[in-house]
Amino acid sequence: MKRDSRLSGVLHVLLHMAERNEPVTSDVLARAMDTNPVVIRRIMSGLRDQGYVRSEKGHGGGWSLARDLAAITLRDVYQALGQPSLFAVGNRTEAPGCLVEQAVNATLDRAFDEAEALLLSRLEDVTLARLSADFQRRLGDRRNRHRLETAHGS
Amino acid sequence: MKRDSRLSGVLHVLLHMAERNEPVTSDVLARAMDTNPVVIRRIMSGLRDQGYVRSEKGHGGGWSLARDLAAITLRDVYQALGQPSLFAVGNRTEAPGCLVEQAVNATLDRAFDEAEALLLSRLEDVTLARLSADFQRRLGDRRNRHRLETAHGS
DNA sequence: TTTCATGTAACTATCGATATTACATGAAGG
DNA sequence: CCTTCATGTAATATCGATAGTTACATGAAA
Repeated sequence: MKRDSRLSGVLHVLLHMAERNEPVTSDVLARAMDTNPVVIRRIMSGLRDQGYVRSEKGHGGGWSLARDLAAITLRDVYQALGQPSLFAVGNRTEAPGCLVEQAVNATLDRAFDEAEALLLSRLEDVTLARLSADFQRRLGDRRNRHRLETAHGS
Repeated sequence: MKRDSRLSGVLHVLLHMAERNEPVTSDVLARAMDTNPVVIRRIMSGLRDQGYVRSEKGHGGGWSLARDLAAITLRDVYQALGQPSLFAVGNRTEAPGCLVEQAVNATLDRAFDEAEALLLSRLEDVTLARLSADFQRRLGDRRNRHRLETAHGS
């Protein structure tokens, strides 16, 4: 089953937006996410409605962050996307008449509910600021590796 | 995103098979799961290969359980289905060159891995025997409710 | 040797999600 | 103003994954 990559993609573009100080157009973001500008607008509209980003029309327009990175958790972003269903596996029918199926559903539902609660709490623990810091650390690591390799090479 | 209901469906038919003492044909199972006999055979083939069920050809043939209900966990069934991916949400790309995306993926992967581990351990805790007992309890409940209602009505 | 059932390959249909097109709205530049 | 650039959004097209179907082979029982 194909996975919904909007969460991953949106986090990606949000962090890229944070690196810039000016609005970024849907066109630029679309290229970064390898998709269509209209798709970007559709996805970002939820974030705008929740007040996480701003959009401006006309010259110099585009998307920009409306809040501090530390004030946005991954769970916020997930919710702003409309809380797409997290699981690729589910019950055949809701509210079946068959008692066998009711028993099956009850057990599966409990297991999935627990997993969902854990997942959401993990997403809540992480802010965009932390993701950004993680990115900066990786950037430093790469630079160090590069310096060492260059020193070896010379 | 549409959910894969094979796990739910297979558990359903396995419990129905347990209620009978004779082989059940793919045709009958297909009607119970509201699908096609060929689909049943496809799905059950994994369970057969793992030794959980048997299939016989010819007159009086069909599917029957090869093990005790207490010896089959929901995780066993999940694995026999080929461990379909549990989550409907995932990373846009694996092994991206972009460091921003690497940071995003690393964080999401950790959260999803934890949730998956929890979910699998819950599935491992439940045997088909326990599901069957749950079903029997529901059957008793329904009978009791029905008796009470009948008494009220007369 | 006929009937019934599974095994499996190949093909088709369906359906949801993404991509695209088209046009409206509105802001900034000249 | 009016042209350009950008978003907003509805309508439509395209694509891919999965279930469903058809067809035929295998093999067991009557």
